[in-house]
Amino acid sequence: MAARKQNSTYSRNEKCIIDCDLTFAVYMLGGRWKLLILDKLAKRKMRFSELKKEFSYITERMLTLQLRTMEQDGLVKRTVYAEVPPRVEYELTDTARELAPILSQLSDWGGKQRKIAQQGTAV
Amino acid sequence: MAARKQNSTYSRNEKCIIDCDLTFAVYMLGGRWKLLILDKLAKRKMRFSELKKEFSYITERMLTLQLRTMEQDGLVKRTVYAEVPPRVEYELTDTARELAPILSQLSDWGGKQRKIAQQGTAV
DNA sequence: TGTGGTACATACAAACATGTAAGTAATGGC
DNA sequence: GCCATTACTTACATGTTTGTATGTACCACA
Repeated sequence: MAARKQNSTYSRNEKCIIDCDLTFAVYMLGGRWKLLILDKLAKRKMRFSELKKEFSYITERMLTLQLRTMEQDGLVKRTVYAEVPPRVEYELTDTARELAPILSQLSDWGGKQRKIAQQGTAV
Repeated sequence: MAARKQNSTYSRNEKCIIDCDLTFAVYMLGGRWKLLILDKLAKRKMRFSELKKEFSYITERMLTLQLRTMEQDGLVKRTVYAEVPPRVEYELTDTARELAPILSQLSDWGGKQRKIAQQGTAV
């Protein structure tokens, strides 16, 4: 759900694909770090720097980008406190919290699949 | 879930991210056409050419690619009939069918979100 | 005056995903 | 022999996502 060029078939296809509610939903969750962020924020409100510490490999740029699109998509709420040094807190919206039970099922399914896939590779 | 170069941070991050069952699941569904294909095949077994007709904008290449990774991921089963011209049928695996109820919930959620997003844009 | 911390922003580069165009094998029907 | 059909494959081009490196504003504190 980032900005796209309005160009040729690539975007045209995207528009028609996004008409599918399911695809729309999965695209909203599809960023590399979004689900992990969702999971952390499900437990509690967190500051930018706290999130950064949680995912030792994420860069500040990526964290910013993912949080921004999640904010635009109505998944997280961003609160800026006018202090110095700055303090910014992120928390899930109600919308995102509605997802929790669904994602939990999907996670169970994913876990099962992953085990199967690993067995396959092991043999 | 395609082949990747084993390179630098990009892959390293992927490996640690994929450790999350939920991320694993969403990555499996993340291809542009996969959910639409899943939806069609949920109704009935279909031939390659039938699928192509269903999605007027998909190219043969993309359809092939998406079906291949779905097959590798255990979402679809591919049956080749040794005829000329060739006939190939695709159907969902049990694994994929287990997803149906979960995806249906996710689709409902997506529909709701999409309406909200559109209202936002309209104003 | 200089340093430190927070939460970013910007320019650039690499890797990946998707799309375009053209070609292939096999064989039945003309 | 030639063409049509089906389900692909290959080489190439375009677009998007992720990562690297560096810079910025703000002000308290030393």
